[in-house]
Amino acid sequence: MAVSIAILDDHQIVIDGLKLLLSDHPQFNIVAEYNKGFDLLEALEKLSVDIVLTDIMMPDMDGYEVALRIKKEFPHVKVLALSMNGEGMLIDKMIEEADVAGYLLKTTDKKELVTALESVSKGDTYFAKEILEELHSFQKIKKENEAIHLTSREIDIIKCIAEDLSNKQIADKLFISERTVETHRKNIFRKTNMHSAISLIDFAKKRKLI
Amino acid sequence: MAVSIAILDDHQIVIDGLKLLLSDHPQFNIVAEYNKGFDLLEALEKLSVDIVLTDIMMPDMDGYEVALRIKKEFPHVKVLALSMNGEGMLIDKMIEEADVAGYLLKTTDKKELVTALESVSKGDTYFAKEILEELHSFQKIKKENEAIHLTSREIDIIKCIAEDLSNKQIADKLFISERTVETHRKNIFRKTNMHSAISLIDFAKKRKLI
DNA sequence: CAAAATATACCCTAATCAGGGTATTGTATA
DNA sequence: TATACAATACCCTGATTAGGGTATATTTTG
Repeated sequence: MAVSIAILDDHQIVIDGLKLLLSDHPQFNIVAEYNKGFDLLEALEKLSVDIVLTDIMMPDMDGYEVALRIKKEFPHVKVLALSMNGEGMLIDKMIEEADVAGYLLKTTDKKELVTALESVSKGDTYFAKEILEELHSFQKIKKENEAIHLTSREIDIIKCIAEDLSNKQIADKLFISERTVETHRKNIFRKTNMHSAISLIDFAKKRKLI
Repeated sequence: MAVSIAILDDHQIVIDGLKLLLSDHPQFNIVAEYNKGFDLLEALEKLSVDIVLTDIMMPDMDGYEVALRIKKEFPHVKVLALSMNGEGMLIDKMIEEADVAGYLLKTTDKKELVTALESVSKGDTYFAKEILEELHSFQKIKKENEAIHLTSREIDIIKCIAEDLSNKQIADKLFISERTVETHRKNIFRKTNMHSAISLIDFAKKRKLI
């Protein structure tokens, strides 16, 4: 009883690499390969697939969207994500929202790939060490963000500051008084412990608020 | 007379993909594969290699440094770069300084890879369309930068502004008067046609001045 | 419903800075 | 050796803003 695998990656080279890595593992049967998320989703209608091995960063439809739609439309299909870089927010979304069964980096080797596929096919999960570390540090930042607790209005103001609008321009844009903008600014600086627009923008970018 | 190829990429999957792509092309003989630039350079001492097929973005020693050292130490070895993204400045440096014989994106296919290898082995060059486009737009920016002609002192000042230093702090850091900093700021704003520190930093980042 | 949080608004002050000058010294370079 | 450019420095003004208050209406939440 071989495990049926479909591969999705916009880079054909990576697909070929995966095929070569798995070529001497007859228990894993690569039944299909796609370069576009849309093609994979269409094919899943007809194809019997146990595991989708998918890239994350792709043009048109990214791995997150693909994983979400697989979860919704083909809930029995398990997703093993395979990403170049471990970008925290994406990992978090993939795991918390799209419920992927595993996550590997492309720096992986045959041993880890096989281990991950075995885990996932058994119904377990497999997450690479680096992924868990990145997830951990992202969730730490997320918690810190929640602790600082900027209101959505304050984030609006931060976005305007990042767009280099003056208090007056922000007031006009949001239909509020310049005094109100000043108050929001004050509260933002107090909460974030920043002391200038430039450091605030740095802070917001690092914390992925904007 | 087969062409001897060495592959360098920190992602084993990519190496395997390349091997699979070239497996039915006996005129290309993959004689070695490495995950670290250092290992490749060491091996080139003893190995007879016609073409090095190398990734660019790698930890420890990047493809640019590898290409430079190949040019210097093994000038008869041709380099074909293979990169995930076409980052302008890197492409420019790889072509202008490290004299690579070709440049492909990892989105390439078998046909293009073979074409590129054939060109390079004949002593010609091969650059992917996207690479040439990226190079072109980078060189356009580079020319624009040269036209704006910020002096190195002005770029120092821009870096300080990006670090969110006040005029007084910049003056102290660079051992000049606050008046001088003001003058530099003025000249920078005039030359770049910007009107605030935030827009200036945006500008400088886009233009890769900082 | 009462308490807490949020968004709104106003006042004041000192610091900073954009933008306008002018000028001197040293260093390329034509 | 002129000429241009770069780096330095000073002066002034008006606009903006960080940072310190206080206050009120509305919305969320316990």
